[in-house]
Formats: sequence, C-alpha cells, structure tokens
Amino acid sequence: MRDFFIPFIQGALRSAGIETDKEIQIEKPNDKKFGDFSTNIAFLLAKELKTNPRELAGKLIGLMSFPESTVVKIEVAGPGFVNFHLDPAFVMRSAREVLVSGDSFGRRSVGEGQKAIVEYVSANPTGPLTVGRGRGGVLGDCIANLLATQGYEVTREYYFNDAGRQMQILAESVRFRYLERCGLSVEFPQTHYQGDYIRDIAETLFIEHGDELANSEGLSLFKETAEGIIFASIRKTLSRLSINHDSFFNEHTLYQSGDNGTSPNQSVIDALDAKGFISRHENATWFMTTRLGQEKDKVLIKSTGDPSYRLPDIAYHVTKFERGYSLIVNIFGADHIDEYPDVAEALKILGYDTERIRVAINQFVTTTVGGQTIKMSTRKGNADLLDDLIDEVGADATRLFFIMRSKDSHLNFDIDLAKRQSKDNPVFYLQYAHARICSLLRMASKEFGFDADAAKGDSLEVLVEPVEIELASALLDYPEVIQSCLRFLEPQKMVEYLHGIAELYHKFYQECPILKADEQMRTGRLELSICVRQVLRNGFALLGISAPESM
RNA sequence: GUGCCCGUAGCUCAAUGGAUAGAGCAUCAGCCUUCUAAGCUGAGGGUUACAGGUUCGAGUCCUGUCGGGCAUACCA
Repeated sequence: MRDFFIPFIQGALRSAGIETDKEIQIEKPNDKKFGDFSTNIAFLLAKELKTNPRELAGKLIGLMSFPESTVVKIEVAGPGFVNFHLDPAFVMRSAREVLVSGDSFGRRSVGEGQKAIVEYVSANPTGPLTVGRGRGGVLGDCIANLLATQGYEVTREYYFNDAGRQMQILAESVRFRYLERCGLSVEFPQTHYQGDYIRDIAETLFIEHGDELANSEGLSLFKETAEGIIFASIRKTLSRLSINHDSFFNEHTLYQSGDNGTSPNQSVIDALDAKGFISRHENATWFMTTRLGQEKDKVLIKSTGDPSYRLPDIAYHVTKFERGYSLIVNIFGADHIDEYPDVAEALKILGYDTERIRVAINQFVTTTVGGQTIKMSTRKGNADLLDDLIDEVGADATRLFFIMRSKDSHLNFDIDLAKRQSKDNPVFYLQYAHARICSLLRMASKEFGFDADAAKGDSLEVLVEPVEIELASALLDYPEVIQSCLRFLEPQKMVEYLHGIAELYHKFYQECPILKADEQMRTGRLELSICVRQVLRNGFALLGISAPESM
C-alpha cells in the first residue's frame, strides 16, 4: 500500500524541480486523525533546500493529484507532515488482492535468480539439543521462510564437525560408561559428558557387543555409534519443530584435498600468507590480526598440527561464496559472538564481498519453572532439553515463544505460562482467530451454500464500518511486514503483526453480525473473513505454526 | 580491564529518528436465551536506569556513569 504513494510524491518533487536521492518514507500514523498514511519528506528536504518544512509540504501537496476515489484528502499537519486520507472504498477494493493472490499474497520477486544460504543450528553431535539451540533454529528457519517468499532460492544448511576434540571426549565418555556397564570399576572424569544419554549409548553397545569391546583401546566404534545415535536424535528433535535442513556440511571435507591438490584449509593459509597475514612461531601458524588493530594474533594451526576452529570456519565461508550464494545469512548464539569478526576480516583480505553476509546473533534463553531459573550446560548434563520442552508445551508454542521476542533480548521462557492451555498462551489467541473463521465459513456453507473458494471479493466494497476498513487496511500491510522482518532479521515483527490482525478480527466479529446480516453485507463480511484467514495462514506458514480449522 | 547485547507500566515485552511511548498478563468494572466468551468493551498504572550532547524532532543516534547477561583459549 505504501508503494502506491511513491510515484505521486516523486511526481510532485519533479514538478517542483527538486532532485533528491533521499528515500521517500511512508508511515502509518498511530493516531487516525493524522490520516491513513503520512510522509516526512518535507523534513528530509527542508534543510538542503533552505526552506521550512511546512512551506515545502504545502507546495508539494499542491502538486499532487490522485486518481478519483483513492485519496480523498491531503493536508499539511504539525511541523510539516504530509498526511493522506484514503477513500474507504479504495481500501476495500485493494483488499481484493488478498483473495486474488491467495497463498502467494506477500510474495515478491526481488530475490529472483539469486541464491541465498541460511546457516543455523550447526550443533556438533555431542549431545541432544538444548533449549538454547532451539531459539537459533527457529529464528533461522523463519528467516529462510521469509527469504523464500521474496523469490530467493534458499539453502538451509547445518554445519558440523565430527572430528574435533569435543567428539574425542564424547567417545571417551561413552567408553567409560561402557566399561562401567561391563562391571569394571572406572573413574568417570568430571571433564567428560555427564548426561544420561551417554549411558544409553553405552547400553546400546553393550547389548550389541556384550563386553567384547572392553579390552580394545580403539575409540572409533564408540565415536561412530555415539555420533550416529546423537545425530539421529538431533534431526528428530528438529523435525518435531518443522526444521528440516536441506544441506549438512561436514567440516571434515575442508581438510581433504580437492582437484588442485590442496585442501580448502590450506588454500586459506596460502592466500593469507600471500597477503602477508600469516606468521609462524611457537610451533603454530598465526593469523596476524594485530595488523588489523586487534590486541592479539589468532591461532589458525595449533602446535599439534591440527587447525583451530577458526581456520575451517574461514574456509567454510569461502565455500559459501564459491558455491554462488549472493546472500549469506548466519545465525549464531551469543556465545559465538567473537567468532565471526575474524572470519569477516579474513574474507575481506581474500577479496570477498562481506556485504553479502548478514549475521543474526540471538541472545540466550533462560527457562523458568515455578519462577526458578534453570541454568544450562551440555557438559554437566543438567541442560534443559529441547525435546522435553516440546513435550511439555507443544511444537507450536515452542516455536512461537522462541520468536515472539527480539533476538537481541534475553528470552525468558516461562514454561508454566507456555504450558497453560488457556488464554494466557499467545499461540491460542492467534490460532483461535483462524479456527473461528473456519467455523464461521463452515456454517455459512451449510446455511447459505456460501462457497469460500469461489469468493472474488466483489462485495467487499459494501463494507463501511470503521473496524472493517481498519481490518482491510491492516491486511494490506502484510507484504511490508515481511520486508520489515527481513530488513532487521526479526521475525518477531510478524508475530506482533498477526496478533494485531487477530485482535482486529475478534473486534470485528464482536461488533458486526455476519451470518445475520442481509445477503450483500453477509457476503462482504464473509469475504473479509476469508481475507483474514488467508493472511493468518500465510503468516503462520512463515512462522511454522499450524493453522487449526477447529479448536 | 576490553568487546558485544540488554535496562521501557507491578510482571513478560513492543515501538524504520516522527506527532499524546503501546500490547499481553495481573488488578478493578462491564458484556453470552444471539455466528466458538480460548472472545469483546472500559478503568487505573510511565521522569523510557542516570547525566550530558547531536537536530525541526531522541526510548531510538553519540559520550560518560550505574546495573544485568555473554564473550574474552593452541574448546567449538
């Protein structure tokens, strides 16, 4: 809807002989007395034109003319806002687009022909997913969904490492538990994974092999078994939340030589070396980040000869560019906050355009039960598990709670609140609105033979109640909400928006009789209801929550 | 110590640099012989942690102070 105004404002600017590259901002005033839309363009230009905003605004509205029955009033208000008042019939006519576009309402083609990659979760298979990981997972998944609506060809990728030190500790942990299971007395180190799932894996091995592994020193069977079981459980947990990656990138491939005889890791070292950013001392290979103003250099290859996590991280990102992605989105937890800057610096040195990369860092999740905070740690085995959370509150509530807050804020996941099957739970509020419409349409079909699938929106224009106009106008904001979510990588704005739609619908439902109205009015209100249902459905799909037809 | 995030109603949180800072919960007062009351209407509740600055305009941007979280590894 905002786009509607742009050409007219540009036209007025041209007529006034004003050239500017300033972005024309259209906003929806909070207070309706300021019109349906407004622009602050006069403020933005007043300074460089050495005039006052009110005067400029007055001049501009004199140069704007809108088609019949679209904008009914333009006025200058306050210190220089230009406010537009729409013809309600224009709003209702426009709302037909929701019906016409259906499931693709809100879609755009701006990303057409471009590949985007979203990397999220990326937990190493050392244990079951914790609640904290879920937040990044849902955030990444929603961002991928949002990008897909804009025409991007989206890859959802999971990056993992099954070769590092943590996996070694995992294998040893399983072996200790296995030896215990064989009846041998061993001391389980505090540094190792304490969780019960280690015992379960050991039990699996014991059932399959009895105690015949007790004397072998090799760890590979322990590691492979653990990895297989844990990875399967991670993927199962994710799929419960409708998170399904289509690419799993194993860090190990970065160690293997390609066609040119060098590994991606080695290529990074060589390239950085050529630029003079590599030094070798103390038996290690260093990335000279001090040349970039940092306090210390960073180790890329340890004195053991193994790369530190930084090197494959850089090499991994190189592959994202080399695989042809024009948009690269990374979702990290706050604990990895120091990881990305070094990667970005290295990529810049190697000549890659880091502007294509967008990083979303989500803050931590604390869960509270009965007002008490649970601290989490995978190593100590007292983590609150994502699976347990889903068991308790359901997949829809889990997803919604994870994204209903800004990623920059700590999330306080109140399990008691989410568990309550009552109006306190925001997911019910949204879903109830959808179910209510479905029920209404079922009844309309039964009583009047109303065919929702055949509705074209021809009767929308008979609607004149303020709440009806407001609702239709709000529905038309949906495409812009998607763009806003992407601009800030904040799907939470969609939750807020849908909540507002649900609220307006409930109000409309309360104030306006639908099935009891005369035929024309009834049809118009049913059509508006279908529009609402469509926007809710589309929004729910982006957020990955279900749209129940009855509750 | 340094870097990043946060500090907004009793609680959990919103608010592209815009006009009188908004929702939900909780509290209080109303609305079902009427399409789903899992709903709606209304009321109370604020020096946006504090002090400066930038400008037509600051919760938002800049500087500093205080408070909380995270990170500061040859772990990932």
